Amino acid sequence: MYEVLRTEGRAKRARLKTVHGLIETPVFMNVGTAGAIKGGISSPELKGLKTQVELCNTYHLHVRPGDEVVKKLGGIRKFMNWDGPVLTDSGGFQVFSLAKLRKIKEEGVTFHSHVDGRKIFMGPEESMKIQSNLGSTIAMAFDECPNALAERSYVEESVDRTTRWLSRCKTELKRLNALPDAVNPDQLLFGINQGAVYDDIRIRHAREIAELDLDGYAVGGLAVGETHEQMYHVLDQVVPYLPKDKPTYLMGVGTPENIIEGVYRGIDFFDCVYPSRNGRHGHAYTNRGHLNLLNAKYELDDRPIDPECGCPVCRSHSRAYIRHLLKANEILGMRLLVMHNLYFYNNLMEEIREALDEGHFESYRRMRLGTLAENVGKH
RNA sequence: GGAUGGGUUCCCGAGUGGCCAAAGGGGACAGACUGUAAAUCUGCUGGCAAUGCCUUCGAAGGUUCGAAUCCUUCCCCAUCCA
Repeated sequence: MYEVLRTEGRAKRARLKTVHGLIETPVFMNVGTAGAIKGGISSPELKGLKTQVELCNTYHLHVRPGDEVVKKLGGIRKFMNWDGPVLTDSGGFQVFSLAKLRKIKEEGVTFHSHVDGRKIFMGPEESMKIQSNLGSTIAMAFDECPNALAERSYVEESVDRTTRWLSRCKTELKRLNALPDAVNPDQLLFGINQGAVYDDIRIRHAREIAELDLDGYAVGGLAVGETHEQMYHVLDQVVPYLPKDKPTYLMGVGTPENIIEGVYRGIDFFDCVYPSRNGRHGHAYTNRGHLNLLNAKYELDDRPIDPECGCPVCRSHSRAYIRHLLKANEILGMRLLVMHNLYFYNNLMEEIREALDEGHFESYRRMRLGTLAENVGKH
């Protein structure tokens, strides 16, 4: 299933064999929350952008169109026409981001749907049921993601509950996978480590969940208000306590720098809304930092977004043209920029894998952090 | 030629004696965004040596302690009548 091919320090070059295909890691999963990459990129188009895994969301697909609907249409992969692996997030993050619309209890969480306001109850069993109906390759445990700055006593309480929820997730998914009509009877389950920025809580939690022998382990609750230094510190502390023979996943992270630093600290899987959301908002990522194409200085700039980039967008269109499209509110502007950004992220991961394959990740890391710091957009 | 309604800061548009450098949109400019309630949100948009001063509400005069607001003349625009 999971095979580590090579290591350099804590950094790992590995692969995860799934029923939906091989995942070469380190990998960046492309976020398509509601079954689509925002910005208007279709599944077939992702093939040309070096995408390996798509990420979808349990809560959002449950609210609309409904996981039963997706199941009737053959599962999320068939629905989206994506034949590669899909990871579904559990809805746990929505417990955090929809804070004003929910109530947390031992059994689970009551949300008010952001779409129509109706009450939705979601606990570990409900989340597993939905993810089972979606038939993703990897299901995420239903957790609570406390604010990074939450008080210690609250974090302890929350983490303990997340552990109990995790056991329930494991039991329930095992049961669902065994049902004759399971969309994906081989659905994997990743657990999620929490503990905010409290090292001892993080480590204790990591040890507890490691005993459950899950298919993979995520570090959650980071990049939610703490500093980069705090985030890296947590990874330094907690990753050694996660099982070495299982993939690790740093949820929701992050910037290209964050990802390089994450790989350096032993992370295999990443995901982040940055390439798509920031792309929609005019930000283009390049090897020499990011630039805001909405800025007036690009009005007459006929260079590609990144002269060093080999993506379909950089081979065909100028900064000035894409800036114009964005200004004119043409969908194509967002589309092109999101495509470029996804390619950039996916390509960055490919470079990282190659560096690990060749045993020079450390020099690659230093070189790339250096070029990213050039910050072209500021000049 | 006559009647009526208008001309407001980049644009649209509110304001009919002091609380007006002038509401509200739009645009422009800039910033934010990390398991996506996000094609969203925030700031800013006359000048300056700036707890104040100067310039600005079609133009020029005038009334008033004080005018985008009142009066006179002129210029333009729209609609209608000849």
